Amino acid sequence: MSEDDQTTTACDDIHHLEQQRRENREKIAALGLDPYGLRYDGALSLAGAAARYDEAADVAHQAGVAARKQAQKDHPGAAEPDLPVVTDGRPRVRVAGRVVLHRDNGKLVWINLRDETCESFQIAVSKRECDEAGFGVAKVTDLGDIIAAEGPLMRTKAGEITVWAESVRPMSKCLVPPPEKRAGLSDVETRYRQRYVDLWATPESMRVFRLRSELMSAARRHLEAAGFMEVETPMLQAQAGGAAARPFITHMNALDIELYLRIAPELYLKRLLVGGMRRVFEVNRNFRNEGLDKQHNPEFTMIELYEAYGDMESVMGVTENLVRELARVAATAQGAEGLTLPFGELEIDYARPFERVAYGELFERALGFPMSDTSRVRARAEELGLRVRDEKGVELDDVFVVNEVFEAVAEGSLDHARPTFITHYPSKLSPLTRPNRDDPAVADRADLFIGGMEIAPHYTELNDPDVQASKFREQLAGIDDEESTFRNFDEDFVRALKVGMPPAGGMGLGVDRVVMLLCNQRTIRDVVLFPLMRPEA
RNA sequence: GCCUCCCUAGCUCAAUCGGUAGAGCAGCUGACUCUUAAUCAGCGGGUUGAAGGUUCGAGUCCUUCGGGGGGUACCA
Repeated sequence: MSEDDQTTTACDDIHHLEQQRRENREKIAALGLDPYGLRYDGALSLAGAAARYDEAADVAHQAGVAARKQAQKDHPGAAEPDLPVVTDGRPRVRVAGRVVLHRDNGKLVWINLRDETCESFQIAVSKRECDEAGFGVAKVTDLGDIIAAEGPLMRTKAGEITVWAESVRPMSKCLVPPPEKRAGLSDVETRYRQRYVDLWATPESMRVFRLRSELMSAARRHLEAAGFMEVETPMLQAQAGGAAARPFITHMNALDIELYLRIAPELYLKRLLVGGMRRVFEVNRNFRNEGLDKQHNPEFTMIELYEAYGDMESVMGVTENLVRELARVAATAQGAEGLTLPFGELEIDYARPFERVAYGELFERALGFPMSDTSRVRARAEELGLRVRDEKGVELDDVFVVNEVFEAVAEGSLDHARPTFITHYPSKLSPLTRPNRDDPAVADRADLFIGGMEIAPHYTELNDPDVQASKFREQLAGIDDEESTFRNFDEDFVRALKVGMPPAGGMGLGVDRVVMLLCNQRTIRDVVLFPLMRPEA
């Protein structure tokens, strides 16, 4: 088969709408311009351009034009020097963006551009005032093309701030027909798979990701101001520790070893405390080989932090301040009054001090009997159809049954509009957590819940190497299911603790979920730019 | 993993009991120098996610497969 044949065959497969756009691309080239554009210096954001509009200059210019027209009418055939001079003090700007509307009136073409700052910004391209090539470009521009324009800022009769183009330049051709101009892109699969289309075609989507970016930089600023240092620790780990989750496995060729994508940065961050870093945080991507739903993406972002010489309580304060600061940033960005932000049906109040309630207290309040009343707990669990025995049919320990009931009933009974720390978890539920000094049955752990979602667990960290070693051992001994395959005894971590880790508080904030809350998005996929999807067939 | 719903033109959606697949937007041709989802006149556009099956006849009913949504499970 010759090359020509291949080209022909390929073209036959091209959809007629794409073919049409390819022809329009040729028409741009025929004007002597590169459809894929050149560097374009000095282009303002569309919002920035609109802000430059000068009412007085525009009015003065219009008056000048009117006076000149009047003079031409009054003195037909008057020589040029005798006519009033029109002074044009209107600011001239350069703009660029994606074409979202195109109205061709013959010798005057109206085009609306969009960029990340502005949904729609109008330019007018007139055959009389625009350069010839620019007018030609405007005539063959398709929806979705990226173009740039330069000209004075004026306001139309209908009152819309507009660039009256003196030149138009092609920046890039869009060969793919864009979504419907009004209804937009509603197919969620396409929105996630082709985020590049979603971002320009769905202003709400752009808004969310711009806000997410602002929140991340605000979080860094806030933590740095609070004396925390940002660090980066390994994502490829020989042992996946710091959480109980199934890891992703990969292989390193050079060393011929199995490596795991990290499930948590915890054990490395604690090593840094041993080394002498006092307050550290990592904005960390974690990978957990588990199911996906509205609150879980297999890779997700956490802000994990540790404070030497602190404890669970001190870190709860750090978290509360951080979350409140992020709420403030989100409120400002969204023009909200105060610190109450909507999340679905809820109005979540971030201003008031976060609620605190003990696990047992919440249990009793929600169920009407104490969790120590194990017969009633078991009865209720059976009633609710909850898991009371393991896969082999062996009855679960009381505390796990209590927790089943707790998660089914008590967590849901929280006031979701009020950020709440649940404290005093039973030790047995958090086997790796340090038991409370005054009451060893209680773990030094506090979980922040907002909007019905678990947002951030807090711990007073274990720093006794012998206790840590025995907890590793317990974890390995007790279980022989699939999960335990990935649990391991981290010898080096115990060695680090033997060197001596100061007492510390630690916390891991689920960033994606916080962004969901603050951007009022109900699914994690709407706050992750490229959520994991099954590969296209 | 299990349950359930969805997949129709480039996009957003219709199609009654199983009876000739339609509309708006976008596109094409023409008109138009202050439009606003511009307007006006005309035109084209489909392997109904895929493959089987039932039927005289399938977008519609059945089976399998693919992709997606929701729920559920796993998830310190």
